[in-house]
Amino acid sequence: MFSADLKRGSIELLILSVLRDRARHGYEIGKLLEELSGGQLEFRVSTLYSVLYRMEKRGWIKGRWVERKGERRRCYYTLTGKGREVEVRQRQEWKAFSAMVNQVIGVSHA
Amino acid sequence: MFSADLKRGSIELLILSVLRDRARHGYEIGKLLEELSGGQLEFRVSTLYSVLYRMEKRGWIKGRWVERKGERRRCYYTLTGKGREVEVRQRQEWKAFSAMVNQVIGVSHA
DNA sequence: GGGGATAGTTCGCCACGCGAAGTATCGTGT
DNA sequence: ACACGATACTTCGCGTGGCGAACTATCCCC
Repeated sequence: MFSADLKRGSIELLILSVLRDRARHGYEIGKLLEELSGGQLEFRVSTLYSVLYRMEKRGWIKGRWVERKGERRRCYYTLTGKGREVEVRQRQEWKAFSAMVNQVIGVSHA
Repeated sequence: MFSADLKRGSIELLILSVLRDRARHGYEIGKLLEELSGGQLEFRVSTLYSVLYRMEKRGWIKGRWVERKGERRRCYYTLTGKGREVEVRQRQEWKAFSAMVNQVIGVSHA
């Protein structure tokens, strides 16, 4: 398990990333992230949903309720145009940031 | 400038890293991090000092006041044994975390 | 029909980066 | 002599946001 502070900086980007290819509902996003990380990454449902609400409020994603017989009700989220822009920007920021941190913690500062 | 949420997860590790080689005072740490990151990384003084106080309270670092004529008073921090352990652990966690994020955001999830 | 997985909601706590304002000392320019 | 900027540190309060806890509800399997 990673620290909350570490996860804080990238949960939005992680969600935006798994929504790039297709619509997914909240529970699915949580399970998928856990699976993609080999079980290393777990988010509480309260965390996950509050992030999704926030992102929808900001216009990055759009939720659509789907109710079918024989299935539980689910809210499927898709990226908006703005969401795609944010995904690109946050991905670039992440790359630059992680490279910078690796640089700073990797070298000797004598 | 990187987002506060992004920085939140690694400021402790960054500080521990620049203290690996020798003792440094707060102001110096701030300037050094800014310099090492090519100006990309800036922390407010209030942020920096509150992190230092927290880390000292946890026993990761130890501050020592130095007052010399012709110089301002400075508090030089050095890593404790525990601090060295934390530095190693956080560095490993960071490596695993950043690799995981790069993995998740880099692949297609179709 | 009981239990576990699925699916989502709401509430309040608390850690922490940050902005703002303050104190104080030193070097430099004019 | 004085102003000004850089240096060096302190304190306070705000807002953000992940998390724990508790809840509702449906579906499948034994």
